Amino acid sequence: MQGPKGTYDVLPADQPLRQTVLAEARRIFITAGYGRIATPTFEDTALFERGVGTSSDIVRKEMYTFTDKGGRSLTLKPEGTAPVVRAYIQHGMHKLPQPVKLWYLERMFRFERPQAGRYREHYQLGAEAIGSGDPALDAELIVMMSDLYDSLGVPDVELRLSSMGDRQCRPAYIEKLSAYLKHAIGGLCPDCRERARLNPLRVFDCKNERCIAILVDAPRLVDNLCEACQEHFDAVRGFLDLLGRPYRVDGTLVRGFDYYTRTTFEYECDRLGAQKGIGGGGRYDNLVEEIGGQQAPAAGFGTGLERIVLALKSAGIAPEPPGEDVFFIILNDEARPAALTAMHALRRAGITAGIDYAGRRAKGQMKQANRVRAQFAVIIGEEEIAAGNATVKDMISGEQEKIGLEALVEYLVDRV
RNA sequence: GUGGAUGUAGCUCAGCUGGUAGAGCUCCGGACUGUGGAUCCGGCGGUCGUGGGUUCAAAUCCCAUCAUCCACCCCA
Repeated sequence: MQGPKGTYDVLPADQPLRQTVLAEARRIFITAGYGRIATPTFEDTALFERGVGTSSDIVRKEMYTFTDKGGRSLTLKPEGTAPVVRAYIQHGMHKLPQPVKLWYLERMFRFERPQAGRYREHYQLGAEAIGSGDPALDAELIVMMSDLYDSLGVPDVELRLSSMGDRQCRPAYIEKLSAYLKHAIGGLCPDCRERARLNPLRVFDCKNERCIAILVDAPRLVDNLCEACQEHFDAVRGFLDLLGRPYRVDGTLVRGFDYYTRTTFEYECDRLGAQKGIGGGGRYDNLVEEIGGQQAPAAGFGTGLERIVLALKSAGIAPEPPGEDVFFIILNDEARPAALTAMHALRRAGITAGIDYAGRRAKGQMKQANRVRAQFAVIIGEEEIAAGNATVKDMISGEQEKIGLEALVEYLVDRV
């Protein structure tokens, strides 16, 4: 037996790195005033069809959709934003002081072929700020991400920034791009011809050199923004400059969801194999309305836990797992009651303590104490029982001294 | 969904042109009758992914299948 394709187990040895990432993320979300939200693992399929958009690949071919016994069509969530927006609407959060700032750590599900840094079930850390169109909010989200990567030491991270325009300027631009593509269609790869028809912006994702060459001269959305979008974009850039966060304006940046408007951004890291994206997001000023709420501008981001972990591993970052404070070594059966009593008393006092359950000899028990990286080994044998004490060995210096059994817990609590 | 690579002990892998399996690490033990991290020695541990086929004989050759990894589409 093995786990389903594209899933993985998080083993104890994997925890120190993961916990480091989660603790940093939590700290950054909290200091920025974001409150945690948890949404269901599955939602009505219609939520994603309306939110993410039926033209997106995620909705077209990557959703885990099933029918429950009540005949409802449900879907394991493939992304985090639509569920958060649904919760915002459902709980009347538009009546709270705006913007409402939320963060989450959730499992996401997408039916894709697994690959380096890509799973069918993965974890995303994300934040959404709903109810404000202020460009400084876009900058806040972008800065939170860079703070996270910086504080963790994620190597070689680069920020790409663009704007998707809005209902005002995007349609006109798409027409302009389509005209250009129609003109150049003969030189494009089959994939791009398909893209030109379905979702012209996607041609900028193509890795084919001939396509890239043709697209060098294609019109870019960032160069065709309406006045309001241009102003917003300039303001976001101004804030990033003010805060000293480097970025590269990249008119070829296209994100996978249909709901983005104005600002979009993506952090890339070279250490992840072919999947360079480590996190991304943007503004989605129409989504709340599209899902059925009152119009409310909003922005957010998501970042992949597995990809952060992969990048950190590539940089050799490996936090030490916590060791035990005390390990008991008993040399005969008579010593067990005293050792067990002391061990449980220590645990109640908050000290990490362990004992052998594998019937090892004295030497094996010492090895075990060493393996769990115990600070102290407490040895109890015939001599100690007779004298009513225990031998406490400092595992680093190797020094040992006898301590009366009744004073043992206090002695260790003081020293650990 | 498409393409490529790989599947031998818990882990990392060796096993040439077919003769029914080996190393290192880990684990347990011994050298050191009650004391760890070094060294040496020993032991535990495998239906060689699975199912067929060829052959006197298959981990090795052939076919199928499953799984893993990498890449594409797309995405965190």
